[in-house]
Amino acid sequence: MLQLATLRNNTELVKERLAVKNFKEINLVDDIIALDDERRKLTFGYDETKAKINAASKEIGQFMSMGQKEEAASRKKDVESYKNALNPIQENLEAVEKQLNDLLIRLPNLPSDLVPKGKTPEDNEIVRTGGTKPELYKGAVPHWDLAKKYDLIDFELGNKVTGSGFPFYKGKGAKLQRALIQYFLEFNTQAGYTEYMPPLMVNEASAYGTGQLPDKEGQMYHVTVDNLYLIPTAEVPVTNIYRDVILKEADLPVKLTAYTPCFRREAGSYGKDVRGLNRLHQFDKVEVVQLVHPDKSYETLEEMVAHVEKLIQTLGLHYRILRLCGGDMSFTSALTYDFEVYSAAQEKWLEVSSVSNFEAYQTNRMKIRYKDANGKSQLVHSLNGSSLALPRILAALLENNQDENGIKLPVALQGYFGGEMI
RNA sequence: GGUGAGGUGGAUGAGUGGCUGAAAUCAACGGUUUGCUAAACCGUCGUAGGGCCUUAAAGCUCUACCGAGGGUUCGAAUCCCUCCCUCACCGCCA
Repeated sequence: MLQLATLRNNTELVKERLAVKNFKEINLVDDIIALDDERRKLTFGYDETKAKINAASKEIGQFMSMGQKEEAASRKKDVESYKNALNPIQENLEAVEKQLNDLLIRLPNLPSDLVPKGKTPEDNEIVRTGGTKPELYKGAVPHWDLAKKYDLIDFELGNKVTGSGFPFYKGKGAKLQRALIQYFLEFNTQAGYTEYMPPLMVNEASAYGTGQLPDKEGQMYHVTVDNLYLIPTAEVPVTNIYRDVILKEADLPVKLTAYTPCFRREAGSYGKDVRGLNRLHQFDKVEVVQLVHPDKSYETLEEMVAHVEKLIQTLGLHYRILRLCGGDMSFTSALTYDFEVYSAAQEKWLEVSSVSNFEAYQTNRMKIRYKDANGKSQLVHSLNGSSLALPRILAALLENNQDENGIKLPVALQGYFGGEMI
């Protein structure tokens, strides 16, 4: 969530930035500041009254030990009247604090200056395009046909055993998944990321920390008997490792990577967009997360974009990088770059990575801080990105590299896969 | 899942109703000493939210926090209740 100090000190700027994100309830900003004024007033009253009670209690103890019962009894009466005054203040204060928090979490992160204005995906800015557009041979088919032809993925079997959106990978298909995961993790750890293998379910506090709750509750699978959520991305458990932690400045940057399956309910999706591997309820992804000094986060964002770009290049895919416009970026992000690869047989761009700087929006919720040179605690900035999401990469690899002899794998993968061709 | 013992600051650990926001030790940080390192010595050393003061920083002061939430009491780390977690043993088990 945004910091109160930001709202108070830069009120007009905050409103302008929120408008870029097409946020409708700009008046919330003023409401929040008014509530905070109220909170301060009540806090002042509460603290003063409580101080009187504490002082009187101390005196009572002294009177008692000296055997001055009457004085003690008289001070007890005072305490009683202080308490009568305190109760309504306390109730008000609790109500105001709750309300303040409820409003505060409804404000999205502020988009950075670099975010293009706009409302829909058409308004996203294409930063650059790379790789070469593949030329397909005449008999080229989409990946779902290739999956069947080479017996790589069984969608129907997934329907039978679980439901749609939960495919079985099989034979060389399964092996290729394993090779991709292994390759991506190697690529990340060699760039200095520490590998984790996190739990696949998280508690409420963690889901709240990264912003999945309370807004996107419907997007996660909820195990109600134990009140746990299946993770929609490794970002959730991995970023929460540092929840409520105060780091040393020398510990920064913290660089983390993890492979996990990801679970998404994606209610409301339909049609050709969900065909084959394009959109699944369970898919595999390797994620990278960084916690960095606030002065460095945009530099780090560029570094992460370059990292993901290099990885995609080694796979020989035709790709483009988009800078998301205000209307298309996520609630919690300040600046997001999406990576799309070209899926030649579908003739479609598929999103395979999303790299974002959240600045202090997530870390304010999670209280991830560092101690600066003056010994003061400051929020770190958090960033994350996919490096990479597997299904759509797989789709593009299969489609773009097919010919009459089979599917030729990029050199970078051959060692991990143990062969050149499918 | 059952029984028992516990959860105190970065770590160990003292603290069973007021003098405890918390001893002591270790770690960490700053300094003195010193060819270097080590040792010794001195000092600092939780977080958050208010108020005063200040251009600001600093400083002063108040409030809250000893797993979480409630309760008893003039007063709770300390007593009571609920929940969570850890450890030990038993049961079950990849």
